[in-house]
Amino acid sequence: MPRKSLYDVDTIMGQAIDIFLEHSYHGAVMEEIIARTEFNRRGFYLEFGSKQQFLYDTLKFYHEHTLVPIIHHLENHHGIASIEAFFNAYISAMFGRGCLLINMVTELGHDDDTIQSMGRHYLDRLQLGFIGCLEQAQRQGTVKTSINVEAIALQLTCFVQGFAINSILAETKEELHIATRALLNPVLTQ
Amino acid sequence: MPRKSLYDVDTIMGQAIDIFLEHSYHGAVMEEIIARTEFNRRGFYLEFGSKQQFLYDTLKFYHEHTLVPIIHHLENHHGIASIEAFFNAYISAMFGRGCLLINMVTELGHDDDTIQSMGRHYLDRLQLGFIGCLEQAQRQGTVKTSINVEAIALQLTCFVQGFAINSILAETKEELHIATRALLNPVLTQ
DNA sequence: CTACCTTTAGAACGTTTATTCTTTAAAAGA
DNA sequence: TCTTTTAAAGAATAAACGTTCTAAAGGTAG
Repeated sequence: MPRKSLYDVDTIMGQAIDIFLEHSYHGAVMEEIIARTEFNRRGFYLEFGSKQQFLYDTLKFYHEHTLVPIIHHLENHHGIASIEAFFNAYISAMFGRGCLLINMVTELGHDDDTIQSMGRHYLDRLQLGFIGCLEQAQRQGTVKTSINVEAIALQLTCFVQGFAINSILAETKEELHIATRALLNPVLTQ
Repeated sequence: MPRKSLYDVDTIMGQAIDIFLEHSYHGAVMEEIIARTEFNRRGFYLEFGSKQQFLYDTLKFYHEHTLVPIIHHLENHHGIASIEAFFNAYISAMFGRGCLLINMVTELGHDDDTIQSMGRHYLDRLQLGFIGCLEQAQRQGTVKTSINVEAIALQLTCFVQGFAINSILAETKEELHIATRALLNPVLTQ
């Protein structure tokens, strides 16, 4: 029996997220990826085959372990409370770092169909999540029945991407929370 | 007297914007920059010294010739009409392309202080522009006096960045306009 | 303890990249 | 027209990069 490998893929994915967030895809060189993860070069290519495939797998991991749990707040069917919980979780996860998926869309989106389609699916899922919450909130009477649910959902989806950018540049978390409150107030009943 | 150079720097800056938008900074290689601009290699390095300096100059040009004219709408002091004009101009300029400054912030912002500070100044200027318009609109009676101007301005600033991202992924311009209308409606009187 | 197989570490390789250098030719003044 | 000066084109260079290869070490089963 051979020896077992020392590295843990999930741990490495987490480290990879940090590296790609800090330096972008092209700015993250193999030398640093090897140095900062528990990887050895051969293990890396045995496991992933290429840097590009490694990015895809990292993005998949990021989607499942970071974005999906945050989106799940929207799929709890608790109306406005779900939306508020979503934004709180989102701001905590993104502050000072930004969103890896959005960063890869801006860096590689024009050239890479795989990433473009990951970005589109993510936006669609957000949009549907917001629609579900808003309709639920209308039934609960916490949101005006007069609003155009799809338009507000579109607006919220857009807003989330703005947060991803501002998270990189904002000085404090507070300004992000203030913007969220300003966003939700007008749709609430009284 | 020597011959004169055939290239026009402003034309080249415009071409550079396209290239950096399509392929990001690291993805745009000198080979393509030389091929798609009217440059020759020697002229490039005589004029700019390095690819990095070329990016800085391109960003400065982009800021002055693309972003500032759009922001100027906010500095016309026509209240809500200025904000609407701003968003229309912004959507037209960004649709299908995204914003070069925002892209460079996501790609290089963590490593490059020059770009980070360009991004911060841009956000500050947007924020101030929105505040001015909203206060003007309140005086004109087109916006409720009850709103928190700074919070709404923060929200609008955030929204603009979301547009920059969605412009890369959105299928149609229309959804961006819909989101804008949903955004402005609640602050208007009646 | 030994033999085997795999991981590890890092040297090596071939590309690609930004930058510099060289050659050719064009424009302008004498 | 001839000389001078500099632009244009692209070959050359050196560094950086992604990927592959090599040798040594380490764990496991017999």
